[in-house]
Amino acid sequence: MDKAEKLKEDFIMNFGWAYKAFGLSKLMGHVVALLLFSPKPLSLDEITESLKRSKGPVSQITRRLRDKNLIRRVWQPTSRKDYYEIQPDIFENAFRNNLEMVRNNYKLAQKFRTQIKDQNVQEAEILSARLEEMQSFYELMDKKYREFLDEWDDERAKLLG
Amino acid sequence: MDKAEKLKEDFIMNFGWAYKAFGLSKLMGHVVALLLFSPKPLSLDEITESLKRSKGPVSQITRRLRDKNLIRRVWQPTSRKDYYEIQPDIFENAFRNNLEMVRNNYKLAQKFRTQIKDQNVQEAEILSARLEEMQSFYELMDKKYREFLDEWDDERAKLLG
DNA sequence: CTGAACGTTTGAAAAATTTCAAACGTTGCA
DNA sequence: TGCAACGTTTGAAATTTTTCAAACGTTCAG
Repeated sequence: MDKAEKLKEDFIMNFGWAYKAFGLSKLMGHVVALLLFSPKPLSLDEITESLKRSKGPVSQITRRLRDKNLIRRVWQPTSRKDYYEIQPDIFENAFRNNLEMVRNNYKLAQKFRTQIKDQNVQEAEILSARLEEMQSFYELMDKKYREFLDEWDDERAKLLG
Repeated sequence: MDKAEKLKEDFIMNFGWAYKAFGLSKLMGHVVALLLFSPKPLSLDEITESLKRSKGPVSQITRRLRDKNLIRRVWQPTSRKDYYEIQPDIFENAFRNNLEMVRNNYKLAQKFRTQIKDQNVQEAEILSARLEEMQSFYELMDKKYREFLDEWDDERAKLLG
């Protein structure tokens, strides 16, 4: 294996690890990294071969990744096989998936806040303050996130010419 | 159990689940949620009791959470026990931990890019383009992140009066 | 010094997740 | 039709992660 190959493999491994922080499993991370650095779409078989896994898990993983809008299926005219490539807006989507969970949490917190206001007067003040902080945090995050997406659209348009 | 209690428990469970997306284990998520909604610092024993876990895992979890700067230890003058509370800047820190991994990945990608430029001419162009996109993405993200932290500082100051 | 109250470490058990090989269903080609 | 090339499902095996109880070391009060 030459040096570039080695580095690529390193990258794929590292990516798999890092993307656990985005709610992906290691194998999901590997598939994403592999596709990210493939100049062309890869078939299921090519993926299983590269990653040295059997078809079962890879099939499931590709489906989950599609559900999350991180990769997509494309058809090649010559072949009956499914081919996969990175979703063009993968980065945004990874971000978006996270944000959804954060929002969920936020809603739950809000619900809790109104509940506790009526009942447990003693603890309510401190809790309420903390929930308010949480709420502000998520709102700001949301705002910044939207700004980010807008700017990223521009940036991307520039890159693609 | 009254309604507010029930809701709180829901919240703690949900939080534990959601925070897997931030690289935390379920129990870590629970501890964070518990402390987030406790009006006062909790001792290890109180945490183990609330979460119905034994001391071993909770002890390890609190240490890992401290390493990530999500909770901190405080001492109560009356007791020899360790007490834990949420780190005041927990939200920022959770974010920061993620970003570090992203940056790591980015560095690796960059390294790969320079390597491949010299060697494998055929694939180099497409890969290089993709890495450039990745680079731009992370740079913008980094910028937005810093803006966010600045604004959040202001916001927080306002909230605390 | 001694004992009790702690948090931490540890090795094994339990639980959850990942993985595989094989069976299966579908599709299109001969 | 029948067969071959696929992707998917499935139940069991392997691996990893989580958990516990017990042993341990430290600290402090008496």
